[in-house]
Amino acid sequence: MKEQNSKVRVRFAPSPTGIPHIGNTRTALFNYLFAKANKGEFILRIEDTDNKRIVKGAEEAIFEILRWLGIKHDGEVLHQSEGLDLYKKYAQELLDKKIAHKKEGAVWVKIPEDKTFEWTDQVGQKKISFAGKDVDEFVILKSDGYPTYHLANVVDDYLTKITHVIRGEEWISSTPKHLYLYESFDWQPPKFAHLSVILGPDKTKLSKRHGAKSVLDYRNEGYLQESLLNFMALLGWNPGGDIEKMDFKFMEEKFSLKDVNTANPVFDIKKLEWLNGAWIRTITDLDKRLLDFYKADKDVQKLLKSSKSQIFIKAAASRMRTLTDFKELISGKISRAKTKEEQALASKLSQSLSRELGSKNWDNENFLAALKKFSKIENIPFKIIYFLLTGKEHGIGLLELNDIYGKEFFLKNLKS
RNA sequence: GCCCCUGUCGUCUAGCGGUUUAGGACACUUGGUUCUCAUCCAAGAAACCACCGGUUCGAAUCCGGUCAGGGGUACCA
Repeated sequence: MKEQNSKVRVRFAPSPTGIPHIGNTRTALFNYLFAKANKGEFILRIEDTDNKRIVKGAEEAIFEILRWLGIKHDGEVLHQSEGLDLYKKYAQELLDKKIAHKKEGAVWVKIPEDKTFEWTDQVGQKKISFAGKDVDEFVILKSDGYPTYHLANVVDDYLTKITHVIRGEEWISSTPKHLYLYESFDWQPPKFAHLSVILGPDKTKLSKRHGAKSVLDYRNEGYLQESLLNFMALLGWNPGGDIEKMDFKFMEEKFSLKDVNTANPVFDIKKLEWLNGAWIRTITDLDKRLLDFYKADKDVQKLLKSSKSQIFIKAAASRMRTLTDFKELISGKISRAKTKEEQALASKLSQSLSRELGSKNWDNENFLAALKKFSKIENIPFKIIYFLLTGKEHGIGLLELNDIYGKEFFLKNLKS
């Protein structure tokens, strides 16, 4: 309600135990957007307190995802593994206060049974409360000297003056533990906002089973930053009204936790595909995106750098849902062989074209006129003519192909 | 089992006690534009607002219960 006096500071605190999937990345996005919308700061903290589960390369992947999406953090990246003494100090403080106790080499905390912890969650503006008796005894400092999430998180959030903790719903039941720690240290707790979890088509938590991919995977499949950002934002947030397609800037201005939904959304790849197609048709530097996307593909590179590239790109844009579609669209490869009947028709077309265009320029106007004439006289639908000329059932327009390849391309296809 | 959260078209959602015969988008169907396909445009189908009860002159909107789904229940985060 009244956090005007302190500058908003939020953090994204992933653990490097795997590559973040869409759900985790969306948590980063919401934190970032909240910071932007409130002119606050967004901190990145790596929670590497579980040695056994750290995955090599995960941290780099986290950086790469944020970098690629344009989610920039303020200040240095923090690593919890660098503050071990600090956590021990605070664990000792709790030990001294008789709030914590040692057991089997670890430091534990048990919330008094008669206590109740309540907070107003910023998502949904609802009160959530837990009775102390329902919260299990928990470890704050492991026997290997590393803190658990509960201790490290609370200490770091306090020390870095985090005002709002925006994290996944899976943390709701840990929140009373955190609240108890804040109380025991005599610290003012931040506000909490718990985001819904993203569900797979079978309505269970999005996971490896559904092929829960990371933003990096989608990038490799030809999705744009714009559409991924747009799509993730839409999964649980809506600025109100009928707006669907929105850019980063708009989100940064309009984001509010009040407009974040409480229910768990289902991930619908169809909508992402549509959004991606829409964004492909919107961006003005499609050529650069393609050049970057196909940087390892010699053939496509050559084509993109040719003088005809703009015609290609323009013709392909409305037919692409992902950047990967481009290669298929521009490929001169036929999709299937012609049948006997089709071969006969093709040679007929070939003769007709040479008769019609023999003395004329093979330009678009004459070419199209000749095709229309053939279609009318022979009563052949254009669908068939397209196939005869290109070897494909559908694709880039004949006139664009004529601009790019010229008549030899069609004559060759008619013969084969 | 226990604790917590959630429940509007297949999906994402608008809706915040009356202006709702519940709106938009994706997907789907049909028609138009068109050199195929796509784009674009138009139209259509699709939600007894999970269910039951209560409050109220009036409820998708407030309350209770039921059911269903999700999350948690580790010396993981």
